[in-house]
Amino acid sequence: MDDQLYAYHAEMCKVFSHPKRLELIDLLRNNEMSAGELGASLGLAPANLSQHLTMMRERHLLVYRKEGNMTYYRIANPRLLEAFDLLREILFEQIRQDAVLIQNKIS
Amino acid sequence: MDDQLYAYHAEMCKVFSHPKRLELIDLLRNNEMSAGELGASLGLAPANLSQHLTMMRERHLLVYRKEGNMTYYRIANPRLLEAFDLLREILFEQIRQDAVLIQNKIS
DNA sequence: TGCTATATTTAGAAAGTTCTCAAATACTGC
DNA sequence: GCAGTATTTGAGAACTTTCTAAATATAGCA
Repeated sequence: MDDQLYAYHAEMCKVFSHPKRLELIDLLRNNEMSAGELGASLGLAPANLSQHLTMMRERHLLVYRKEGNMTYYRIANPRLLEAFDLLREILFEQIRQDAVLIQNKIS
Repeated sequence: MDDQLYAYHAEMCKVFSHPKRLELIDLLRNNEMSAGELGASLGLAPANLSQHLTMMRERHLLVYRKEGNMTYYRIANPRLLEAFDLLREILFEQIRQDAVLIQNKIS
């Protein structure tokens, strides 16, 4: 049934529902980065970051390559960034609208 | 800081991270519907549905109007459906790719 | 008024997610 | 092989989300 599809769709969207994972996607916008670089930029403990990376990999939103000691991550599908940007655009529209409503209440 | 923006962005995305809320958005694609109609279609208990509706309202993704006994809900911003469809499209691409990988392993 | 239908709120239990710490793995250069 | 760096894994505590059941609110109608 369709239930399965909504379930997968929701699983994918969970990736977007944590601020540090969004910031991580933003960091990988144009470059690949190693786990260490990501951890330093995001201010996350290595173990915690690794857990975020693992779940994003499992959902096929990130891919990685190993080089020596290090693991380099990048965005699996550039359309992910389109979705990221569209959602952020919707958020900005809301913020603008809320600002207008507040203005009207004041004046 | 930007932290606040990522936090709001994540809050909005949480709406997409539950299968029944996705199904609900899909139901409201072209029509408004009452809480009762939504509950029947989704197979959710009234209280539970009402909680989902409340959080979607609070995040400004749904709006409602009251008519007599009933509350009618609709999508606040049609771009929400663009985002929904784009995310689903990314999911389909993944599923297609996974299918190819599995084919290659078998043959 | 009292009754029914619709919807919401509240409180608590159940389920799920996130974080921390310690331990394990895996590769590099000596 | 050993020490050092990078990353991952596993277990448990802390926190958040989701669900259920009971209580409350409101409209329409005899």
